[in-house]
Amino acid sequence: MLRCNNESVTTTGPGRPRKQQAVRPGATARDEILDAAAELFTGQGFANTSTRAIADAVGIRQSSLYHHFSTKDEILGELLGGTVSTSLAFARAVKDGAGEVGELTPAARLHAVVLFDGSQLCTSRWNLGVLYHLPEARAEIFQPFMAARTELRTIYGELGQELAAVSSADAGLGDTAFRLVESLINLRADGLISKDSASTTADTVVTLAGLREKLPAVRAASGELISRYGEVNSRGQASDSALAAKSA
Amino acid sequence: MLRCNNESVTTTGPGRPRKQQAVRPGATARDEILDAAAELFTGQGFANTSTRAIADAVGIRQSSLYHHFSTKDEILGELLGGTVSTSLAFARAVKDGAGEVGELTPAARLHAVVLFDGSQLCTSRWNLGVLYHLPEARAEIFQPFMAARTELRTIYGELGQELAAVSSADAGLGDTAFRLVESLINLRADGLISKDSASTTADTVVTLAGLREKLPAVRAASGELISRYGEVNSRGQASDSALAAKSA
DNA sequence: ATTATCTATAGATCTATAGATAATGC
DNA sequence: ATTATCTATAGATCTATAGATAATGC
Repeated sequence: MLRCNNESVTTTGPGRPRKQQAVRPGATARDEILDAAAELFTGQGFANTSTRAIADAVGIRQSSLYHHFSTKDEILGELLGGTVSTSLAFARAVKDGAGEVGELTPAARLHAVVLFDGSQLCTSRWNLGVLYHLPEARAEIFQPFMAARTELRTIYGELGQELAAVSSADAGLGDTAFRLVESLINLRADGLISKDSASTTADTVVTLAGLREKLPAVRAASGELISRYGEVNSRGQASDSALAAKSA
Repeated sequence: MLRCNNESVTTTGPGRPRKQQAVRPGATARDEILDAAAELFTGQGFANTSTRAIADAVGIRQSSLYHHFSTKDEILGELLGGTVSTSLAFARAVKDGAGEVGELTPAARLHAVVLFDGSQLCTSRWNLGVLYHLPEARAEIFQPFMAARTELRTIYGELGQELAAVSSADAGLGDTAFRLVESLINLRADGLISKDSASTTADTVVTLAGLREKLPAVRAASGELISRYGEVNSRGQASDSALAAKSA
């Protein structure tokens, strides 16, 4: 396993030192800014968060932000991009993966995607899913991000149809699953997430397909898929969620 | 049926006349402002909508808004208040109503509430449900509104437990139903609402309870409840939705 | 020389208030 | 007199830029 250098770097590096010392997690100033922005954007919205507030939360001056990002929009874009990519990569892998688990494969696939995606939404450091709902996210500039989200929705739909073909579910199952997963964002915003919200959501989808009594087997096959496709990713962000999902 | 005077009043009334003539629906200037604000707040968010933009959409000067509302927050409060109240009133009526339909009553009750509430969200002139997701709605001032929404969620939970007691559903059915209904807001924001989104959502909930084969009877009993409790309301706003729901 | 910070500020908002004006109706 | 609009503006932001300053590393 690749291991990136994470031990708190107190060697100051080039550039003028900060007056105030930072308390934010993050290897680089850029990461600190993204973390602060994530907290503030998800908590108060984009338009209500001034660049000054972000800078204060990081411990730098407002104008210093512009050394790392050229506009406030760019910060939001960075955060938006990070959210879907992991789940989309997993969903693609599951969809394209060879199906060898047998009769329950379609159920296990949808279960796995719901569980993985749902766990991401429930356990990420900040409730980044709410960024989808920000009116600013609809802007033209964020089109690539929205397209990724649409692709994820499409995969849900396809997996749902696969499953409907071999169960009592109707063809809209995948869309319903997508809706249920997204509603985890609202639950979390309302402080109503419990440890197993993601896994009960995945189970609900299986119930909808009329496969409730086969749930143990489906869960097992789903866990198999998650450990197969859910480990590797671009920034190591998902691995934790994947592990959490497996232990649940 | 009480009939309020709605024919377009061109008799100018007291007060200085507007320079620009309004094209906004609404009996009074106040209603025009609320309609414009609803469009703009749901489309671009609260913080991104200036009082000037609202005034422009109405055809008055920015400062003239303050003759009708003392702050911008007050406009949002008015809109928020209007959204839940109708569905909450219906849900209360259904919950407290005498159960005479027989064995399927619990299923019909939950079905009716989902269908009524969902139809409201799908067919209202503007997608007012997105106001829930605005970060500004979490402010202290809007506590009464959020409490109403919490009460509605609680009734969903209770109806779900009623139903779970006489079906194969688990105790969380009501919460799942609430989540599915709220996801209609997102569907609508993404332009994915179809004519029967609300009714298929209600059917999905019945399926989750394992009563899929009894769906026709449940639908009939649900329609009965809607025509009994869904007609009368404070401002006539729901009647249309109730009718739409019945015809579906 | 390069990098990352700083101070200072221009220019563009945006909300809410003060007070004038033009209608109606008693 | 009352009502609903208007003009004008104060005071508070907020984003992004210009240019100075203090560290590192070649």
